[in-house]
Amino acid sequence: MPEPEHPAGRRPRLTRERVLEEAVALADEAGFDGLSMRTLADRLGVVPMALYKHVRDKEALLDGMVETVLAEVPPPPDEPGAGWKAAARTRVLDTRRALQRHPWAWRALETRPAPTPAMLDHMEAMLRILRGGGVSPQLTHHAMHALGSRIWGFTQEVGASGPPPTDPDEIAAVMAAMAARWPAVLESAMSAGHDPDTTVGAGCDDDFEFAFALDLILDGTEALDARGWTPWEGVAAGAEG
Amino acid sequence: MPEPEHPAGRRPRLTRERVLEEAVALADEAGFDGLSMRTLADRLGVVPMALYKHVRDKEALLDGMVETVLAEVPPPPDEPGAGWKAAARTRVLDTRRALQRHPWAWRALETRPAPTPAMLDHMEAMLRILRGGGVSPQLTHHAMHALGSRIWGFTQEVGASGPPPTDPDEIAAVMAAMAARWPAVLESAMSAGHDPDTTVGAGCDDDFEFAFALDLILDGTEALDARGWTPWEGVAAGAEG
DNA sequence: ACGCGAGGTGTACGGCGTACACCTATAACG
DNA sequence: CGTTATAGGTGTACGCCGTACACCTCGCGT
Repeated sequence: MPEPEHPAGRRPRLTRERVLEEAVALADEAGFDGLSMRTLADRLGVVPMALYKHVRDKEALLDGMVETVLAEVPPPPDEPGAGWKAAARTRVLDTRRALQRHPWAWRALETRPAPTPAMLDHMEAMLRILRGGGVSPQLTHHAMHALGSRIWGFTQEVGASGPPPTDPDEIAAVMAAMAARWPAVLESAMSAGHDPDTTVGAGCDDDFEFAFALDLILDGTEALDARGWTPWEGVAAGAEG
Repeated sequence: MPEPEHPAGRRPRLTRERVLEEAVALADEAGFDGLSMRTLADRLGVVPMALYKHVRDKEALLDGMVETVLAEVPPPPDEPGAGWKAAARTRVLDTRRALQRHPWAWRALETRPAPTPAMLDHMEAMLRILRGGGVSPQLTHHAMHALGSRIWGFTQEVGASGPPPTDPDEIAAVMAAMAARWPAVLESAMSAGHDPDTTVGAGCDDDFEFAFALDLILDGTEALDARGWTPWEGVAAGAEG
């Protein structure tokens, strides 16, 4: 029965778009490590090797997935409104929001051995914000490096665990161990500072920390720009003069 | 031939220390992906399963390797010399030097799901530098976040490729493509700025960029500290006032 | 002298990415 | 309308990976 538009629909032909779409969905649900050529093929009702007709290999699949996610970032407005700093800030936070919808994305991004076209587009847009705002090429270059992974909207906290222990006894034990050997770590964990009535320890607001660091860099860059900083002043010229 | 004390010496008994030592050496030579339980066992002249008598699993092996590398970082002096900023700077750069000797280490660090004791020790030392210098608990907390992976001595450049193409034709082709679609990226690549007579494009000094970003954060934190900043001022209070 | 336990071995399983040969349904064309 | 080329899906297989589990074999304390 050659019924191409069967009610349930003859399984639609695979396309690169469908593959990427389902790969993103699968990674969203199963995490970065839950995504394999085999699980993806299963999800598409197809044999693993079928995927290779649409992506060269898994690396290319990841490239495409990054492309897909980056396409979700709203483009910067043509008209820079309130200066480059605000525009850059908005763009970074926009990117962060897109990446936060796909928690696996930073691992994909970090393992790209070379910038993909979508990544270059993304960088290009950010560079134009700075250069268009009159920041010198040199300072722009260094600022991009300083922003580093923040440009991409993520900061992987080294050693950030999953959910903290919920068992009160266990919490107490951990706290005791900390107090003995790592008192400063313990104090710092209790010193989120924003939102005073937050639950102790767990109350660290990632968005605040991200914005704080971002503003430190943007404000610092702005200050250097305002003073006409040049690299020849030496490395630590930031706030010394 | 049961020659127990063969001239070359009976293969010494495996110890956790020997396992970790050789694991580090292997990763140094073969890279992070070249390290597997099997290749490591080969190197030790032993069957893969023998390793499991000394490390619980591969995750624990990586924990131990991180421990080993972090032990190479010189401890901070008890006497803070020239203020917390200089001390923090020195410690970060010391850490960076240790990590640079083991290029695989950032991947191991980044994939630790929870901080290991050695990592907590490391953080503790840095926190004490700030707190000992009189920085408030809140600002210390945020500064630690802002320093982020820089505390650990690395900043993985997203999309940083290996060696750039050496074939002149290929270079020309890449440059042409960039000029057409990513002119700002191209300009930025040519604008390293430090060391004017560097080869175009390839002359970006990672150490300079690292130090630049580090100083941006440390100087910014210092300025906030000097003015008695508190989180209630709001996120972007950095340089607005 | 003996036995016991720490430490090294062998085999095996299930997962991964993917090379390669094969089949099949479609669409272009004489 | 029949033929045929081909894009796209299939099946099998290989060589890696981490590691569970049963086993053996020393060397040491008794």
